[in-house]
Amino acid sequence: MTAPRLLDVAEAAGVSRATASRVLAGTPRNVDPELARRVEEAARRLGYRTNHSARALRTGTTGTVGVVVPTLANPYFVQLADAIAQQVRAAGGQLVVSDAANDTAVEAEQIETLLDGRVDGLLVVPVSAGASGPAVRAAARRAPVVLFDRWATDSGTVAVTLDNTAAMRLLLDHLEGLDRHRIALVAADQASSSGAERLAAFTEARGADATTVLLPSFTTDAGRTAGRRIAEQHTRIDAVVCGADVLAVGLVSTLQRSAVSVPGQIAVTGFDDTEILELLDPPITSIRHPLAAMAERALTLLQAPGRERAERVERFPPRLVVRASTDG
Amino acid sequence: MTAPRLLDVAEAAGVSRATASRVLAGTPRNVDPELARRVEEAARRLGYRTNHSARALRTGTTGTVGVVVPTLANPYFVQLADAIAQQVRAAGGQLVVSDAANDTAVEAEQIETLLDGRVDGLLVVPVSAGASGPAVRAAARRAPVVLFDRWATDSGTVAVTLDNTAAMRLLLDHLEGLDRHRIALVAADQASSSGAERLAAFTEARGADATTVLLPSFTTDAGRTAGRRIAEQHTRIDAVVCGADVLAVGLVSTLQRSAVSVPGQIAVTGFDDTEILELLDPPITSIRHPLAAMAERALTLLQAPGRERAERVERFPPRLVVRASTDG
DNA sequence: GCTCCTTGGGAGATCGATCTCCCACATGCT
DNA sequence: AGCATGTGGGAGATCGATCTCCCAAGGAGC
Repeated sequence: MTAPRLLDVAEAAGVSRATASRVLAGTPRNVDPELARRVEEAARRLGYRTNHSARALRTGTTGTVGVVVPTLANPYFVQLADAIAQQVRAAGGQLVVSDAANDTAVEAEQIETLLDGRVDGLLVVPVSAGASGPAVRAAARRAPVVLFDRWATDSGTVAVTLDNTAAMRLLLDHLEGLDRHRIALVAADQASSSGAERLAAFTEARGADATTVLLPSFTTDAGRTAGRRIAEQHTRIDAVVCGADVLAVGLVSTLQRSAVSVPGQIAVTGFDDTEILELLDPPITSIRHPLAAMAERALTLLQAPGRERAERVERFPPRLVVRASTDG
Repeated sequence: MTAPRLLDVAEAAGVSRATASRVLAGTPRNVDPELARRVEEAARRLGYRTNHSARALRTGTTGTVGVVVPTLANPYFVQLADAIAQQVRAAGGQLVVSDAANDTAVEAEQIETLLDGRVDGLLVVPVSAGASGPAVRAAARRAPVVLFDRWATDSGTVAVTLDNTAAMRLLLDHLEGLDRHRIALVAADQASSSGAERLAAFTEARGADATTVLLPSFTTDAGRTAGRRIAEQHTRIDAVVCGADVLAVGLVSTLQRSAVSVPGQIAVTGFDDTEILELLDPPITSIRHPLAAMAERALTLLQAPGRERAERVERFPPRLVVRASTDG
């Protein structure tokens, strides 16, 4: 009743363990087709499954990649993790996801746990641009690490991110093309590199005195707070760019309750193109990240020699997805 | 530069590998305190981390638990996975989450992958009560498996679930206490055991001719469709029980757009108490699952001897969380 | 003072797959 | 014919931690 081992397969097929391994692991395949057939047949018949612990011990690789995200409460990060999982699985690996609870201390702990555990490499979406660096730097001494979607200063590590500046430009150009010129920004979490970049790009384009509502966190509730503030001054504003979809959702629902029409009086855009945009009428214009391409690139870097992961930021082009919230 | 091994620690501490292992792994701890101190000191100084592949190979256990959920697009399952992760981590383990894309074929594949890979045990939230059984049964021959939140017929395996009948009773009693008697059900996914149980409990309590809107899937979009249908006949209805929060969210937003007031004209309840309930005004009354207790129980069963996992359903008590959508 | 236990600790075997030699045989060339 | 070259395949070492003996030293009991 005990699980069959490679040895059992080899004996059943009348070959040595080495040959059985060559066939089943697919290493330099110089094996007589007839023997290969016999090995495969025996493996199937016995229901053989390779013991990953043994393989990992011998080869020193586990086929597992870890990713630490700021929080799974934001559906964007669920989507992001899912995109990575697709790529990892396509390559025959497995993904382990950890939640940092938006806290750099928890983040550092999760990183350590994953490294202790059994990952070949680690992707990190750092909680904070300023404070996540050291933990990442320490991790990178133990295993390949690539930052994803956000960067962190002093991390010593490459980051694969969205070009947030270009994204902001896309949104502003789109709104201005619709003849909306009194544009406000609703943003949160300037601790993250993406939040900071989006804010900076907005200020750069619209001037420092443009209306800006900064919130403590990327949540729908924060979006609601912003909605109340915007509603108060809605006659001076005809468009709102939100730094995240979750903000836009709360904002739109509050505006509508305050009898401010979207997009009639105020056009609204989100950021990240998560599925929750479908929650409300009207659907919300947003920015889509090329997550599949970003994930592919990040995984490539993870397997590349260390010097290719030198600290820098690689930016991927955003795509504007126009919906009724700006187009009505 | 190569990572220190147990042997290195043992030599640095002047003891044998066996003793070092006894100290660091915490096995039958009959070790001289002085030696133990030296081992721990050496381990710290060298930055020793135990090689989990080697341990797994020797002991035959990985300390990893897997969970397969129907879809991560529904935030309820994200919360559920998170609750399990908490418990697993508290026990010093790691959780691997897989998404079955609401498809029993994908589900079967994910189960196999997880088992091949490196899990000691598996929790499954089966996609379908009728069709997920065989894959679960097959899995249970290879490793301990416990169903979670839903059951599946012919799975041969214990399920740790919510008492959906009691939950439905809580909701109906609550609504009737508020003098709402013309209650409709909006539900989806009768393929899942939870969906089927909720529908059955509703029909049992309200009679077969009560208004029931059945939808093809548990999504917000489906909720919107339901909203349109309910709005058409809103004079004959004064309350709607939704079989899932995501449905309630779509429903409420559509009712409001149709100028049907919630809860003024129609009270609405959700199911699962996910955080998206905060998305809309008013916040929505819902049913909270005791996820922590359920997760703890499921993990206990996973480690128990096989006979304790005989096919049956264990039901946990729901809690009614009253919010403004039924209380305005 | 002697035997019998108890208890701490070490030597070596072990988990299962892969990898490194190295051998045997066949093929091609002078 | 004799030698170099190439190719398939096996024996045994190896990855690192744990577990199973078994031995030695110290204490208890007579």
